[in-house]
Amino acid sequence: METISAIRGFKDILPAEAGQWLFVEEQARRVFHAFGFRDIRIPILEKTELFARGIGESTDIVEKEMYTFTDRGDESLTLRPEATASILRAYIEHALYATDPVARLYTIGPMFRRERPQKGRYRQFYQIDAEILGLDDPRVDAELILMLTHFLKAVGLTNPHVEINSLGCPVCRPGFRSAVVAHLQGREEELCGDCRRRIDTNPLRVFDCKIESCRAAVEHAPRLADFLCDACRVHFGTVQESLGLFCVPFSINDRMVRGLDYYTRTTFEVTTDVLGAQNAVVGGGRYDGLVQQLGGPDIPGIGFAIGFERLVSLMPRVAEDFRRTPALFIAALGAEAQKIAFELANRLRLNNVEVEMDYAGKSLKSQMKRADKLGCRYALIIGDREIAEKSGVFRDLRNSTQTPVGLDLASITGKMEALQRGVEDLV
RNA sequence: GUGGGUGUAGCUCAAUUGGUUAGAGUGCCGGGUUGUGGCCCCGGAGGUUGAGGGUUCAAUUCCCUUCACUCACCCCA
Repeated sequence: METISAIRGFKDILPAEAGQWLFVEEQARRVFHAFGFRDIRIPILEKTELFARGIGESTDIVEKEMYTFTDRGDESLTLRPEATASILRAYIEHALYATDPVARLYTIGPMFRRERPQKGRYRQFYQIDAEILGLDDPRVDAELILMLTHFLKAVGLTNPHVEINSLGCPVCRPGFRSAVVAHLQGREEELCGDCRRRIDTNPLRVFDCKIESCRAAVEHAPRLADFLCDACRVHFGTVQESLGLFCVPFSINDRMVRGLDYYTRTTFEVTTDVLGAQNAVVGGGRYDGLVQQLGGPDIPGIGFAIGFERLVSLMPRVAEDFRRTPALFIAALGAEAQKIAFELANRLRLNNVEVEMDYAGKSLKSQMKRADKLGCRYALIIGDREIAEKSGVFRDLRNSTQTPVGLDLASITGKMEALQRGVEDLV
């Protein structure tokens, strides 16, 4: 039979790696819960129109990177490229704003992009996503960033650095935008094809272009900071003050415009000293008009998305550090011992003790080998002698010492606990 | 979507100008110890050399096609 492999750009997270992933998720949930966030589970498939409207028609995501297909009902569906649009859809659809004016929501799960896979960039990738809806207070922006950096430190990132910017609001951004367009229109021949097109579609994106001539062309372009209206200026100031209160290290990057259309006011990215400044682990920002744009009431929002794989790759503790090892291996010799081992192993498991045993009737040597390979701290050896004496051999594989132990749950768990406390057993 | 690189054992890799039974390390299984792991020693299993076609007396090696993986570009939610 021909074997079947995973499809292009999709990848298995095997147990050897999954322990590290679990750790990251646990830390996220712990920290986020403390900050009042609640888990929300949203579908991974949505109507294409949701993303077209939510993310912006002229973004690269919507233009060419979405995992879109037509289902049998002739409806265009898309595997979600990000979580924000889906969360807002659910928020609006269930009128969560009617229950509580403030919603803090997070979700952890797979996102999809239809790109050619490369290093660390698969078609299915994972994000940790958090959104706050119903608050436009700038202190909330700072609070969200504080939570984010706190989480990043919890998983061991040494030097998370936050870059922030303000993109203005519908009052002041149009002025900036037209100033940028005016600036660019005089320099069209210096721009690459994409950027020339962007003048009409998404002029601010030109700031993100890596091509040298484009960078030069925007070198003396108008500065966003000079166009912010009073309200936005005050807002941005309070964000900075609030971050300072908790000594969150940040810098202002007024060229950071982010790839999505919906952002307003505060935007931010997190980089680390491991990757250099060009690769962000987290991107986020405020999107005060988005809920309304998706057909909901005029409710402000702010959120971020953490790239899971990238975060994992930046952690100082590697996958091996999160290996799960059974606490006890039960080695049995002979049919009678196997019976006892089987019952003991599963009764211990029912009591939440991680136990492994051999079912194949292998030699004691090979069972001990396996116990060692699995990283078991203790082994319980049961053979005819032990059955006759009603007392098993309890071996500490780390110290290579062994003592007798009763063949009952209480004796075994008591022995393990005593040894873990470092108490020498008296028997 | 564009360009480069690579496909040989579960994994990491060898194999002379094309040459006869395709090797090593590691992992796996077993033995060296009548019932004791790690270190060491010995043995064993495990391959359609990605697939298909071509050239040749002979192809892992050369050519073509295809698929996969991979790196980079583009872009990055």
